[in-house]
Amino acid sequence: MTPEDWIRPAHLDAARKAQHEIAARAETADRLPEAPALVAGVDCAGAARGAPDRVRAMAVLLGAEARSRPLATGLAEGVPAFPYIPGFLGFREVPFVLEALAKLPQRPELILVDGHGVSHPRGCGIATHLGVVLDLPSIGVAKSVLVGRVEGELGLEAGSTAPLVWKGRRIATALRSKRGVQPLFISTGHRVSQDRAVRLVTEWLAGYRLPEPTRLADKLAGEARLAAKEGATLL
DNA sequence: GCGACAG
DNA sequence: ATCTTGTCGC
Repeated sequence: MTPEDWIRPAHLDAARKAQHEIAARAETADRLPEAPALVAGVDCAGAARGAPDRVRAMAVLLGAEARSRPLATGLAEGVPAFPYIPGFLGFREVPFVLEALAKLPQRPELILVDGHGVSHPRGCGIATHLGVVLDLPSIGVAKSVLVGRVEGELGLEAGSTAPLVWKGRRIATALRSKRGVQPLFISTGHRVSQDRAVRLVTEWLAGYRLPEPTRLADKLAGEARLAAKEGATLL
C-alpha cells in the first residue's frame, strides 16, 4: 500500500517529506533480471502554449528483440495537480505515468525514465519516485543536470563517461551516448546499481542520443500531442 | 541575499 | 516542456 501522499501530496511540505520517505526506500544495489527482456520507456509531453496546463504520459514496452518495434504502448492524459517546480517533477508526472503503464499488457522488468533518479537534492528524482512506488527496477535518463557537476574530462567519443558529483558523492554518470551530442546523465532509480544502469542504457542505445525506450516514448508522446492538437482544431 | 534550476 | 526555418556538420 503506497501512501497517497507519495502520489498526490496536498502541499509542498508534504511532497518534500514524501521524497525523503521514498528516498529512504530506494535500493541502489542490483535486484533485477540478468538480462531484462521487457523494458518500458516513459516520457511526458505538455500542452501547447496558450492551452490549459495538461500532461500527456506515454509508456512504451519493448522486447529484447525488435527493439524499435514497440510490443505495446499506453497513453494517459490530464490536468496535473502540481505546477513544474525543479525538484518536484514527480508529483506532476507520476500520476499520469502510472496510468499509462497500467495500460500495458504486461509489467515491465525495468523502466527507463526521462529525468533523474537519485541525482536529486533529496535523492528522489522521478525515476526513483516511479521505481519505489511500483517496486520495479528503474533508471533515470536525464538530458541535463539538476544538481552537481561533471568532474574530469568527458571524452567526445560515443561511450565516454565521467562522474557527476555533488557534495563529494558520485550521484550519476555523464554518458556521451553518441559522438558529438550533449551527454546524458544516468542515475540509479531503484533496484539498479549505478554501473549497471550505465551498462543497461548503453545496451539499449540504437544510434540516437536517447536509448530506444525513452526515445520512442518521447517521440510517440509528441506525436500524440500533435494528433490531439489537430483534433482540437477540427472541433 | 543571489544564482541555479530534471521536464 | 514549448515557441520554430534554415542551416552547419558528419
